[in-house]
Amino acid sequence: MPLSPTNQESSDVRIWLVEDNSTFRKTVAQVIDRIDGLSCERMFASCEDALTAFRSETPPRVVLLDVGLPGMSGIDGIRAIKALAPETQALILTVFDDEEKIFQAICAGASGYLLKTAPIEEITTGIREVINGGAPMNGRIAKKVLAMFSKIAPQPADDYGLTKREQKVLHLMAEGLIKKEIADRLDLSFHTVDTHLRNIYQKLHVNTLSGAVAKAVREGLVS
Amino acid sequence: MPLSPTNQESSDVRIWLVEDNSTFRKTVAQVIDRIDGLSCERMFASCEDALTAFRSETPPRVVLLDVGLPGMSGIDGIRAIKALAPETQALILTVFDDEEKIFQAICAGASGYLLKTAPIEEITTGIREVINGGAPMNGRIAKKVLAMFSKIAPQPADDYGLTKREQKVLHLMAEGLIKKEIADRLDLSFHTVDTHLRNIYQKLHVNTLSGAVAKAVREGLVS
DNA sequence: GCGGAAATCCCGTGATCACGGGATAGCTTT
DNA sequence: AAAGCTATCCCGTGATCACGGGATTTCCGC
Repeated sequence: MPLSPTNQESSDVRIWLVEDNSTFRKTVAQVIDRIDGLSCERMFASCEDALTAFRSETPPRVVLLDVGLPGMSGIDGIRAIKALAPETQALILTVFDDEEKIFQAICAGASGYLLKTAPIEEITTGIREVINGGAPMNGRIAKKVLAMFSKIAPQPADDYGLTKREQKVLHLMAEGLIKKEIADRLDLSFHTVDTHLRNIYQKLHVNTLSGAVAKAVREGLVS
Repeated sequence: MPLSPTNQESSDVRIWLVEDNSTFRKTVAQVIDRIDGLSCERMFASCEDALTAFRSETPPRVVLLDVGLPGMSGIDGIRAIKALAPETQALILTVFDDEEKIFQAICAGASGYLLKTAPIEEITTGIREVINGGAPMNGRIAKKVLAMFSKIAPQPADDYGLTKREQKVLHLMAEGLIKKEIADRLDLSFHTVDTHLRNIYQKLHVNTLSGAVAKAVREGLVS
């Protein structure tokens, strides 16, 4: 396919903005437009309006979203936008800095999280960062992200001294196989599997299959 | 306890540095010292040396750690340092940018992740950031952190249309109780529990208790 | 090379499970 | 009011499990 330079009216990076407060919206747009190489092409007061544009026009490189919007929230907005235009980088721009919002935004696919309370330059440098493949975050936000991360991280994962064979048996148990099926799968006798399972019970301090499987899955002893 | 101004030879923020490459170590130290308000007080070529100091001296506000150190790795170093001095902020300073290293560092308690390949100013601004409660990260690193985050995030959690009672039964099953115990606990007949369990099997498309429990725990259907 | 742990196999019994059937009562939805 | 879902209860049977016992081989460390 040949390049079509006629289509390139401007080499500016196209930015869209979704923000219900008209004053703030205009301010941000002005700041963006003043930056060389950036153009705040479109503005919306709601996610619904923005999504309509996403469906009919060429998606921008970056979209800035407020979280506290009337109607569809910015979080759900990101999800919808990412579904329509996966290449578009979504940047959260909000006053909320609670873990829940941050968490949801990231999981929805946000490429960064900026605070309205921060100096306005943080927005422009943030946009530059995200264009360069980064993930701009306010310092406090970044700190919280790291904290959340280490909190939900897998525990040291005590393996209870399970042997390789026992781990394999436990793994297949967690797949829902019954002893006989496991025996067949591992080319063993039923009795062997039975013995392994007994040793597993002893090591995990449980006395039912369901208990062992639950413990195994919960503590990541099985993939 | 009275303040002891005699102890305050300098109001500079004390920084320690752990880096085995002597050239790079000296360069970083110089850059830090040149910054107003920062003082690279001590340098170490290994975590072991650093830990000795951590045990006998007043811990610094910030410690910069290489990852690829001889002997104890920077990752394990962070863990050890955090155990000795939880208040000390640990900053990773390395050439590695693979997800595994980043993941481990964060889980070990790192307050930031800087790349040696980045401009040297990023180190000094990073130190400032971490002192101000932030979590400095190289852009690419931050991007990877967000990506990892949304990857390990809990799925939408399809509840398979389980009724309240079925959920309760499933939950107790995941605790390792047997049918009769569940019946007693919920003040039901064994037969009722049995029926519920059958319906659960049908809804989860499994035919063993272990399979149901594994699915439940894996997909977060039970706490 | 000897002891111990791991892995393998076997028997038997009573408990538990899976699942076929069937039933009643209450509550919502239509 | 009939239909549908949920929750509850019951019976019986064959499969499966839990666990008591005992056994052999292989391999690793001391």
